[in-house]
Amino acid sequence: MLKEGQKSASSHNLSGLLGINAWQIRKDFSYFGAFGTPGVGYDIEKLVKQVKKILKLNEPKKAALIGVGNLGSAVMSYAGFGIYDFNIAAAFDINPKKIGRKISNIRIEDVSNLQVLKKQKINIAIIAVPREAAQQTADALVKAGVKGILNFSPCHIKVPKKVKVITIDIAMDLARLPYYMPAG
Amino acid sequence: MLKEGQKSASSHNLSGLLGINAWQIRKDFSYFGAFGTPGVGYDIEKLVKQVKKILKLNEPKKAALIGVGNLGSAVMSYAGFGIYDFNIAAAFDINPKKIGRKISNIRIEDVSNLQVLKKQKINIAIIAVPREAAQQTADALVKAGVKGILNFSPCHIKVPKKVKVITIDIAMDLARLPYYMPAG
DNA sequence: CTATGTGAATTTATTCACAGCA
DNA sequence: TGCTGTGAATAAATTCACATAG
Repeated sequence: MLKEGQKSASSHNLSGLLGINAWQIRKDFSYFGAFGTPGVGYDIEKLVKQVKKILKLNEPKKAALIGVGNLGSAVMSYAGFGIYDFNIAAAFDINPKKIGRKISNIRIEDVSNLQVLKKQKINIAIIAVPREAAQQTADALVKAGVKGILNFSPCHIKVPKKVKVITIDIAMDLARLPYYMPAG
Repeated sequence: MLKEGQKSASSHNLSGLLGINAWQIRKDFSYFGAFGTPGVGYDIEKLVKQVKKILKLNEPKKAALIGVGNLGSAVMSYAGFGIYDFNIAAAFDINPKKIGRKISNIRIEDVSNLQVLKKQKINIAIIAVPREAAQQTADALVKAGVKGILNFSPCHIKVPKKVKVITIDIAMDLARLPYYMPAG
């Protein structure tokens, strides 16, 4: 809406766009203060700024990718991170044939060098390694000072409480569909 | 655990493995009946069978992929669907250069031919097209009789109530991390 | 003795309904 | 008149605690 030059949006506008009830949107916003103007709606520019601040997205962030296989490569060239000011600034793999190659202008490093993340002040990582290697990769990331992990491996990963993991299990999400579908 | 030849598991075993409280696991199972043996735990083979039945995963399923770009190609060659007896049996794209090519032994078809899904009795689809094309792709899928959609486009998709959509927004999931991370 | 299954208690989330502001 | 913000009401999910079965 910002890009389309729109100035304000009501909770009902947002509702239609997001598939969330209008009262839910208002209630959620209200927990963080009052951003809107009664009778008008929400000033879009202001709203974006507020929400980014709440979600701690108010400054550019760098992330590292571990595992440059099919999925990792796709993630690397995915264009959608920019909207949240994210940038994949480092890539790692265990395969000697891949190390040294470039992908999206980033040199693929040896996964045993994860410690460089500390120097580069990258504290967010994306795990796109096989399931068997996921836990040990996470352990190494934690050692390297990473505080947030997006995990594409189909398994639960154990980390210290200070570290946040969000797991995306593609196959499981696909497998959730039949439950909601009519028999046949 | 089944593959490792284990026979039974307690809710505490599962808890450690899944990162879910033991009582939550027991309560969740109990909503669908009693599968366990007090003093012993759950018979793994039986449990898997029961859960697959509940989730309607007790027979092999075919899915179609729409959009064979970076992400689509990665999804196509992703090995993880087999565990749920899923098989990607058709692929579509809008790019004439891609149509006719093969990927994972599947011929890429023209997206304007989505109607063939009806004949092939495929009622689950994966959307991996750019955001701008997502809604129209979903509309075409619904027309072709699809009842379940896994949507990788970063947008909410409107479909009739009878159709289930699960959206995976990779960038949004990455962007959720900073909120939970310590300041710095 | 161990581990399930489940009522009851507690906590959390959603929905309603409307006062009040532009 | 239109839309926000929010207390109150309702609904849902989680957690506890323990009777009960192997």
